[in-house]
Amino acid sequence: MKISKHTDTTLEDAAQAFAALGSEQRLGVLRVLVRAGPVGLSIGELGKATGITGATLTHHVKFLTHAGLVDQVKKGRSIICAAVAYDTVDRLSQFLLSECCADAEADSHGHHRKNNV
Amino acid sequence: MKISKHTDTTLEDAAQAFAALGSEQRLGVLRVLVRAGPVGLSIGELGKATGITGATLTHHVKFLTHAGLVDQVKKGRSIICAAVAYDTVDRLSQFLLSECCADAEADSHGHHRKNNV
DNA sequence: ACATCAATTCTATATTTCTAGAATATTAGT
DNA sequence: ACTAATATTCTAGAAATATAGAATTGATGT
Repeated sequence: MKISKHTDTTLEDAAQAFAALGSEQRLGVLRVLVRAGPVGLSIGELGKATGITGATLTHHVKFLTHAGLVDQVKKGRSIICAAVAYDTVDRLSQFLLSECCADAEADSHGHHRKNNV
Repeated sequence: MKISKHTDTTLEDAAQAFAALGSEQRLGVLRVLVRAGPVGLSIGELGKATGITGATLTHHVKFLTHAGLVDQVKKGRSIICAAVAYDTVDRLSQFLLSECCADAEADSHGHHRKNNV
């Protein structure tokens, strides 16, 4: 049963998302947000938790938001950020692993698991 | 059974691994290897499959190998590459998501799943 | 209206990564 | 030993990303 169709994650999108995770600073930011859960944190609180300053933090959060890993909602004069990484990471794993061994029909044993993350 | 010892994934390692995935070229390379399965492909075959040339391909494969996503074994005058991304990706998801909502004890409903990728 | 707070955009510099040509191993065949 | 095949290191210019100071926008309170 083939599931994914044209709504598929493109290589470009997936690479962009992985790249967003591929920085210690951003990964730290995202982990703080994951810990915070759906309630989220403002940019300011995020700054205190991570030690990253204004323009730099904006830059990194934008990167994460573009990659679909973080959601931002305006609330008063703050902006609340929340991780939406849960499903996205599943999707990315899927993108990378779902076609595991598709080209290796010949051998009879010793494969890795198929269509299973 | 291979179990990771005291070597818990560090932020640095995780970021490095995600960064390795965060390039269209490398993600393409890795996907070809994932499709090929445990049998693997030589650098040359990988080059034909991806259209990336000598020094550049070496560079990218090295990146992936360092990140623990690819294994290399010398065989004759070729080098056989195989994806070991399966467990690594699990480990990375875990690193990112396992502490989901740990800081959000206050609210009673509406969280995302916990300790589950 | 004014002052303040929160975050962004503008701008510029520093650093890292990408790409690829050329030279250098290393292995295999004759 | 010589040649071809496979892949790597060396090297360097191009491109992208990181960092941060200063000016700017937008919202809130007095």
